[in-house]
Amino acid sequence: MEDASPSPKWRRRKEERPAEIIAAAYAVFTDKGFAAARLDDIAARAGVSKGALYLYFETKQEIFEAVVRSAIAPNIGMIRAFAEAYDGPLEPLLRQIVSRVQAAIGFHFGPVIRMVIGEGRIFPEIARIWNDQMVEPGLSMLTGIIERAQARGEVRPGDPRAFCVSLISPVVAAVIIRETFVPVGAKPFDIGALMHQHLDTVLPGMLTAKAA
Amino acid sequence: MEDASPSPKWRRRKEERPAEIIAAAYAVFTDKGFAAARLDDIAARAGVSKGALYLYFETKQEIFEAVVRSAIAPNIGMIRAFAEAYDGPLEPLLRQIVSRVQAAIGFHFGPVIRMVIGEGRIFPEIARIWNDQMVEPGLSMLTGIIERAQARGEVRPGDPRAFCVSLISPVVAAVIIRETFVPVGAKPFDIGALMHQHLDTVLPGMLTAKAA
Amino acid sequence: MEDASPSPKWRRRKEERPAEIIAAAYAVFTDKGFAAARLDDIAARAGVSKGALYLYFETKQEIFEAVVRSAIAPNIGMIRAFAEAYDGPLEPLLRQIVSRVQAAIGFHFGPVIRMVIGEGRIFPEIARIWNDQMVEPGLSMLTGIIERAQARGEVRPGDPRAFCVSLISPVVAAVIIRETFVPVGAKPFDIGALMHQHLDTVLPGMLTAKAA
Amino acid sequence: MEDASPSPKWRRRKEERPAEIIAAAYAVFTDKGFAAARLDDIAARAGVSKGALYLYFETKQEIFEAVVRSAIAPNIGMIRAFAEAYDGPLEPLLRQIVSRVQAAIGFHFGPVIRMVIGEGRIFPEIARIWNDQMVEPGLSMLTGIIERAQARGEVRPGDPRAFCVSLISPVVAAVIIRETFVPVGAKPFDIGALMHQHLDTVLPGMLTAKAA
DNA sequence: TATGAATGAGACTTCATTCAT
DNA sequence: AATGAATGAAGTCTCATTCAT
Repeated sequence: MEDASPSPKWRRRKEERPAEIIAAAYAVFTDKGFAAARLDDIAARAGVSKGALYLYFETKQEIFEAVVRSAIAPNIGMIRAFAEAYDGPLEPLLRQIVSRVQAAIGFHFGPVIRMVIGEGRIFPEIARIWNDQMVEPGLSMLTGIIERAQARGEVRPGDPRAFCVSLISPVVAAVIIRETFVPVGAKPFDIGALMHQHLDTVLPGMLTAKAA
Repeated sequence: MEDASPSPKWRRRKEERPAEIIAAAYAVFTDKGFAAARLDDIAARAGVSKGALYLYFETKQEIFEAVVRSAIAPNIGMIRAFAEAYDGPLEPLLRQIVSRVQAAIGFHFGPVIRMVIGEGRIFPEIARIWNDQMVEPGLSMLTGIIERAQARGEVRPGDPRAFCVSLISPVVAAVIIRETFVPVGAKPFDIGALMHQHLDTVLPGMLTAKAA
Repeated sequence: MEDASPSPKWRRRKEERPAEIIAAAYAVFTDKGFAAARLDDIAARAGVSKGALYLYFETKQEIFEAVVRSAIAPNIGMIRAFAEAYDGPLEPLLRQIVSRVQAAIGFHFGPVIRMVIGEGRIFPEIARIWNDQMVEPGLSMLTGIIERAQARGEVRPGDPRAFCVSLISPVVAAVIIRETFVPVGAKPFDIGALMHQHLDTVLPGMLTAKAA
Repeated sequence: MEDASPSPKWRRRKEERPAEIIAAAYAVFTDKGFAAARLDDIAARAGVSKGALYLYFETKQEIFEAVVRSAIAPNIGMIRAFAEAYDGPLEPLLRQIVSRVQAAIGFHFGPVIRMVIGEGRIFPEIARIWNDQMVEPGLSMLTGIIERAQARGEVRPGDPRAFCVSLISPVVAAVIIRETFVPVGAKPFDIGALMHQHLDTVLPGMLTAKAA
């Protein structure tokens, strides 16, 4: 009977492993930060041996970078889509962008941003990737939309990049508060309501009469 | 007779040591982050032996906390001053507050904020201190000002805390960009100009006609 | 019908595998030494999987021993042939023996000798095999020839084993220099010319007038 | 009473440590070879903690190199002395040189030579050091002596470097046999007697009538 | 027979902390 | 008060060997 269900010690899962490892590493890295994260923990959480990590990644740092990249990939498409945005009325477009950013930040994103900020100094590669793939494209996309709107006379004169920051920065601030200070007692924000009021406050100062 | 001059020209005061160590630790911690910072480096930079650090601090973490606290102290007073702010015209007051925040962030502050965000998860004590002494008091102070202005009819209805975020968050975003992404190639912001335009954009949406 | 031709042009014979593995292992072991040689490399070079090595050998050490043995086999016969040497004139016989030793050292032998010297301490089995199958038989054979010549009055009195060393050792020294020091800049020897002059130098002191 | 002889956990021995570590490392490396030697063993044998090794050496390899160098240092002087040798009768000089080489090989030297041969391929630096500091200077010195003797007509014509090898190589061969094959059952040589007979055999073929 | 994914023990190296001096 | 040599625990990474496929 002992051979009825042999229950092998391990199973070959070449295809799934990397994603499983990244998921485990995401949990450990966001919880502990790069240095304090132990490969033992990542391996255990991924259900593999420590050695197995090295079948798929060369170093701890490479795992870390894979985690950061994994948070980027699903959002690149979103940015592209907006970059080629329709040229309909501006306000609803801006509101939609902001609400998407806010949604993205919801699950996976926030902790990764905290990591990028925290470890970006020691791992400039991480900061560079994030900048090149998220910050820069995002800002360019939004800047482009605003510039075109200015050309059409729907947005007041002014530095378009600064307008971007005026629009988006509350999301950044709210995420930082949520990720860093709420766990130690800060009163949480309702980011949705916050952004709603923010747009009501800021859009009148940005848009011309014509836009309305 | 090599000891002819019994008193060396300039003898280090033990009272000054902690400050010297904190200054050295500030440099190393902001450069490397907590984990990658080595006490050897801190000691060398402070011009003392490694053992001497333990005459003034119990652990590495305690030095780290001292560094973070040292960035708080000089700003607490500023917050207090504004908290008891005069009840003159609102706009200049807000502009002044924003410009002070922005100035504070200039030198010492930015790197420490990055550290707090980066290490706050592993060292909740750090996050708690920063929240209790900076974030919370700052927000309360500003919220108070806005609430009183609303009571006087100078600020439109709306969540005062959300108005705070609308006002202040670009400084936060700009600092993060400066500290994290500019070193890897992001185009720097002129934070002064950014905030100037931001206030021009946001204040019309916040203030009532009466305020003007 | 991609399988139209049922028998591949050339199918590897399992009988050939061990030899292929040994050849690959020879290359890797002589290049890296026992410890630094990786089974991955040996397998790759042999064109088989890592697991396949274990179908033919039990352990890494066993592969290593097979390599060392493989350098012995082809030379045992030569030793035997000389051991039963004709009893013609001594000098040409000695010259021939020396030139054979020198030839043997040419290709396969030198690197293996270096390995035996280098790893013999950790793997006494290796040293023992080499001693029992090469050194001892070789010395015995040569000693026997010299003893018989002494009995005939063709070689001066003296320890026959010492005479062997006097005759053969330059080959050893030259191989060590070639294998160890020439790669880092030592001037190479022409071993043939060296041995020629050596025999001219040493034989007069060994042989009696009668031998000539 | 417990404080009567406190018997401290450790003692400061900055000066002596490196030599102690090298001595311990010599024993372990010559016993096990580079790869199989464990820093744990070296530290234990040196009576220090593993971490202490790193106060004096940067890496395992550096310790290894220090061991090799430590075998060189005391012999460089000897080589120099002979290089500036008196120009008295040749034979006693050569006999003295050979006997010195043989003596040097006695204690410390033999095992190190085996290591250099064994590990020289992976650590070319080791081979280079040994070649540049021992082999090359030694050969040059001896070659010089022989060339001058040839100029005086005391040594027959012939490649002086080949004469060196004829003279010295039995020492090399004997050491290899002693270090590698005697431990597994080879009959040991009396190196002194061997060299005595060797010189009697080889010198007649080297020296001219005039030299005698 | 053959593969190569997976294991797991073990080694080097680092560094906060201690303690003899 | 001050030093810096010494400790020792811990973590990353390697690789011979095993075993599911």
